[in-house]
Amino acid sequence: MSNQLEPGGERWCCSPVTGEPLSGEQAGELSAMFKALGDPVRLRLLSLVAAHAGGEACVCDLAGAFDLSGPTISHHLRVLREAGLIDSERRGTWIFYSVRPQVLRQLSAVLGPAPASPATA
Amino acid sequence: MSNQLEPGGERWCCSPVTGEPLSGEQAGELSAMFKALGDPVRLRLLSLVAAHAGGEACVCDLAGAFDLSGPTISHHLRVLREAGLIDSERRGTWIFYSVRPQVLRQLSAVLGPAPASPATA
DNA sequence: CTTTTATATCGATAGATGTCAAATTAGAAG
DNA sequence: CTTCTAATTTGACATCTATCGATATAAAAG
Repeated sequence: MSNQLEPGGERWCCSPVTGEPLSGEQAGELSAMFKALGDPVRLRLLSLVAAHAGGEACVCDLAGAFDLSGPTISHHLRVLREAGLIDSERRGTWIFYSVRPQVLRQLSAVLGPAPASPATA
Repeated sequence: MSNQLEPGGERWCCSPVTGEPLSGEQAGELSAMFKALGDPVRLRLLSLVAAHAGGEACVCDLAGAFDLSGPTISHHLRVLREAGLIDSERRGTWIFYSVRPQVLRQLSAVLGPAPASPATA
């Protein structure tokens, strides 16, 4: 997998989209993550997980917020996980999901203004 | 249109996705914008426009970066515009596109860490 | 008006996506 | 082993989307 994002390895930390043009490869990886956020159910799921006590939640904590079948919730969680936005961990009968804050910060930085606007002004 | 975002009207300025859960309405509006970013061609287009001299670019400045037909570029620019991420303005024969920095900052803030982390720590 | 250039719209099509019901896996408990 | 609960996987289907070629619109130029 090329979507590795090791601690501290902020690959686009200083080149927001407003700075210099994204390469095709960067655009491909980043757009895959934005695509995962591009569904109201998934965005709410991510938000619910992030805001849940302890920073993690099982499907039983999430499904009640939607008028959707279990498999559909499961599908959306899988999409978020495969995009690298959330992690999952089985504990007993339950499976707990948690966000990956680094990845979210990275996406935020890509859209945000240049970190310090050094000499551009 | 309910996607209005008047200058200064930062509707989600202080509630990133990691704070409290998004409402269904918020998730709907925000996910529509992320969806527009969820395509590599569109993300690169946005980046090219943002990074272009003067903060604006005509289609002729953009099309050369892709191996795609004119209508396809036009389609992606329309999606970005209808999502509220870019503006367009005709000047003579050309049509110039420019980003809407407020909207980008808003999306960045939604994904970013809490602005000041007041008493949560 | 006709031609040329720049861009958008239309119509069609192959492939992706969201959703559900049915079947399956995984662990806990009897 | 059987049963129950939590969650996923599979398979099907309707809708959406990215792409193209053909056509249309808009402005400038002759």
